[in-house]
Amino acid sequence: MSRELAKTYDPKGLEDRLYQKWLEKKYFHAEVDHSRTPFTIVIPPPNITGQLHMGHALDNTMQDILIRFKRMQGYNALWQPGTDHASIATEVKIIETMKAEGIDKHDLGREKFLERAWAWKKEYGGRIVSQLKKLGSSCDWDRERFTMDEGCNRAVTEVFVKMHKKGYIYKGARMINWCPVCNTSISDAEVEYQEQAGHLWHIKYPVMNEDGTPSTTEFLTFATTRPETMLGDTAVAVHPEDERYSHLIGKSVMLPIMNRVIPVVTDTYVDREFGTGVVKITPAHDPNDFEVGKRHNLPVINVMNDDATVNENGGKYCGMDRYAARKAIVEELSQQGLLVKIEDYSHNVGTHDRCKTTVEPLVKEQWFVKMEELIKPAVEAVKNGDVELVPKRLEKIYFNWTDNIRDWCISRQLWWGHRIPAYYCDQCGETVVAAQAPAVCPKCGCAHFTQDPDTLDTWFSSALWPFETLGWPEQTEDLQYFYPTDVLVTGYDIIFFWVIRMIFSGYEQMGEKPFKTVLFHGLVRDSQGRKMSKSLGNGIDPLEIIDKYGADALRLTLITGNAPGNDMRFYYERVENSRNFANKVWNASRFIMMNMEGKEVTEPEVSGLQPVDRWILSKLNTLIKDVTGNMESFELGIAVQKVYDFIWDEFCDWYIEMVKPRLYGTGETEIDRASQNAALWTLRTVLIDALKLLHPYMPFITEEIFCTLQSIGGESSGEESIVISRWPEYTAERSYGKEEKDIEIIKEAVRGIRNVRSEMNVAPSKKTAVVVASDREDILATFREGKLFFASLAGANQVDMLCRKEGGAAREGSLSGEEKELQEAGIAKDSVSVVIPGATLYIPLADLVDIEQEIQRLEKEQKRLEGELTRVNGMLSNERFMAKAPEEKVAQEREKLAKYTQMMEQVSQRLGQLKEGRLETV
RNA sequence: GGAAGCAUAGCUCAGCUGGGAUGAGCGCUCGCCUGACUAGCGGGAGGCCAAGGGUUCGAGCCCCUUUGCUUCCACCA
Repeated sequence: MSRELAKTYDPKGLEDRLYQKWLEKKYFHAEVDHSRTPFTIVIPPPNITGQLHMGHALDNTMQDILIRFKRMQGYNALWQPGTDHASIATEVKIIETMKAEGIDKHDLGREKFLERAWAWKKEYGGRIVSQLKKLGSSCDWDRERFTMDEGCNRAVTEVFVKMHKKGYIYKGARMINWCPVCNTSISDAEVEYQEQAGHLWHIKYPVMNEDGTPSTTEFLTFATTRPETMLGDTAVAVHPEDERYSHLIGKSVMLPIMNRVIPVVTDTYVDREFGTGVVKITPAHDPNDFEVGKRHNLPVINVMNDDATVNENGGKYCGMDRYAARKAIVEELSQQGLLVKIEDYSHNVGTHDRCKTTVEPLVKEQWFVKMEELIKPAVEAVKNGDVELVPKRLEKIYFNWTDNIRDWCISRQLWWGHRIPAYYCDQCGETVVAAQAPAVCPKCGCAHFTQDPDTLDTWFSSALWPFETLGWPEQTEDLQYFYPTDVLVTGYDIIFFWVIRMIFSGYEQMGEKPFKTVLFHGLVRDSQGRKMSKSLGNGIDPLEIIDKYGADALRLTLITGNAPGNDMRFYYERVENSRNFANKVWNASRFIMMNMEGKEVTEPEVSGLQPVDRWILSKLNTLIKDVTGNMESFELGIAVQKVYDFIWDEFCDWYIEMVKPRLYGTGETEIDRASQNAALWTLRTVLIDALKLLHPYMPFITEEIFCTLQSIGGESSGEESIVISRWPEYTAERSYGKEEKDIEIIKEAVRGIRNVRSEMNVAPSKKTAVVVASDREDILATFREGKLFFASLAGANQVDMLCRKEGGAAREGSLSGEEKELQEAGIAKDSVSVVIPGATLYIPLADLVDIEQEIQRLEKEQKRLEGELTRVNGMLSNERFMAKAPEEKVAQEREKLAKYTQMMEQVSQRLGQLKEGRLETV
């Protein structure tokens, strides 16, 4: 079946059609196969509430590039997909929609609420998946998982029970971060500190007299940013060596409003330099105060309800919101004359990263993961390179967190999530942690239990993702074969939430790292460098971009012009450029196929290839080597940039143009036909390999062209899809150094000619021609000497080619129509012939360059060469350099020296001639 | 208070372990509808690589200092 490409590139329809085909053919499906090496990536599971945003697009593009690359290289490539239940994010969303209907979560009840949640999951969980497909993600969808599916539930329970048994999970009353809006505890990682303008209230408490009455003259003054917490004060602290207060040690002060007598304690935690050197201690509402309280056995008085209103411990302020209470308390203190002053003060306030509410530090009973032991292998792994972070500098951030690790609060007062497998005896209160509710209480024999109402932090299950998705806790074949995974691709913003937790979980549960490399990317920002956010309304919807420009264009845009781990800005202009590139590829392919139509293209002997053919093949060969190398070291942007340059610049702008005359030839003679065949074969060969190199980045367009190409021009490679085609390999035989150099000289010459022509503003006339010498060496010498700079190339971009014999007589049968025309037009007699096998330039002798200009140019060149020679000579005559530089390098430099010396001679000679007024014409 | 990153063409950014800045895209400018492509072709202008020191035969790249911007971490009331 021979198909034709549409006249213009239009990604619409095409992309969906091809993706459908890939799914049907099961190209993305991976099975255990011990004859092949696995390559595994697990997807960072997107939230079921999520809509595809630019961050996802970037993240998944990178993964897809890697997995497609490895698949083509012959690895058994598995990209394991799935979604995350995202407990708090989802629960908040559902509550919002319920609110719109006037329904309250607690009125509905847990069971009904969960029903709604599952319905939500069913409705929206698939949305993000279909969006990932739009992007071209080659995930093995047959293996799609969900963090709350049966297998993951089992994994979570298993881990919880196991770690509890080991003492790594415990329940305890500790200082936690409480979100009064979401009504749940949150972990340290979820607290975001924000600089906020506030006040520093200077307050004084009366010192107690010996007789038990508060003094009216002696006070202890201190400053606080949160006066309302005074309701829970249980001490006042000073530094033990602070002489200003040494006489008060052991005494007490009267807590106003509450009329409670509290002690003055000493603690080195107090900074003598700050404020008055006195701190009020509220163990229940400040992490530091909590620690101080523990050291001094102070009572912990919680004065706050879960919704951040004052509770019954707050006396008359009971029921008041924390901020209202603050105002009222300041007012009352002021009336009592205990308010010294109010200062403006800017300080960091902890907020909940999801709802931005100011978190309330509270002492509560929660479940925790003890981190001290667990974190050790995770630290060691990164230190010894077992797990590699790319870019490396992120290790610092990693270690900063691990070095200061604190126990992980994992219980959440939410309903949507994995319920904690802890059961409390209704009778004696005994706690049993087990996969299932026990039949009878081991302590009192009671048969009635109540399960802990709390659920687990959503990251608890995500931490198990790399192995739970492969079947753990079962010892499946998949697990043994695909684990540990190879690369994890993610943003640096979730290094604490996820990456670290996966690493220690992998070592703890599997005894093995979860992945070998973590490839980080940055944030996608808007064109002004701002974070894309809903509130700013500056988000760019990737789906809109895909709709307008195609997924290929979006992918290319996201992957180029950016170094690993750096943030990037998103510009529409860059997407347009990517789309234009796609169009370029499309049209070049169309051109090639047009010329191949109806012809049997056969592989020529190497000798049948012309120098330009060998040149582009050699260039391609180098490209294959470079691109493969870059991709293997995760330099994705650099790799594709090289492919881009090769296709657009070398292949389209040079090779195709150089080869056109051969294609347009009549094909009357054997020589012409052979030449044409060689050109066509080269065109097709280079195109196919270039498409393959491009495929991981632009899967759709490359597949479409690849498949069409298979049906045209005779022999096909037998590969049915580029998705599963073989990645091109570098072969030493296809490296043609000589041709590369020769063609570069010709290119340089042509550029020079165009340059001159443009500067002289020569009227375009594509029929003008000049030929300068008679054989290959001669013409190359001519180019090297720069003689061609004395003429300009008429015609536009084409570098036309003819073959001529020495003395200007055309080789039999090789005169093209154009050349005949030239002769007839009498142009040839004003020209000199050049033969470059495969290339002839037409240069009108009439267009001579200004000699002064040429002298200037040469002088500049001379100066440049002088500089070069100094540099190279400096290196080669340097003992230290010669001692430690690799041989290859030295050889390279020697070569340069020879080249520059030769060039220098020529330039000097030429310059001398010009200055003497010789050689104005060729 | 710690730590990291950035500072290269008008704009946004690449430049891998130190060895010629023919850097990329966009923009600007001049000329072209050349038988694939105006989503195109050809030419051009535009950079003392933030400042100052140092190491080196040689520094955009390594070291130190300074300035400006960004980000992360941290319990200073």
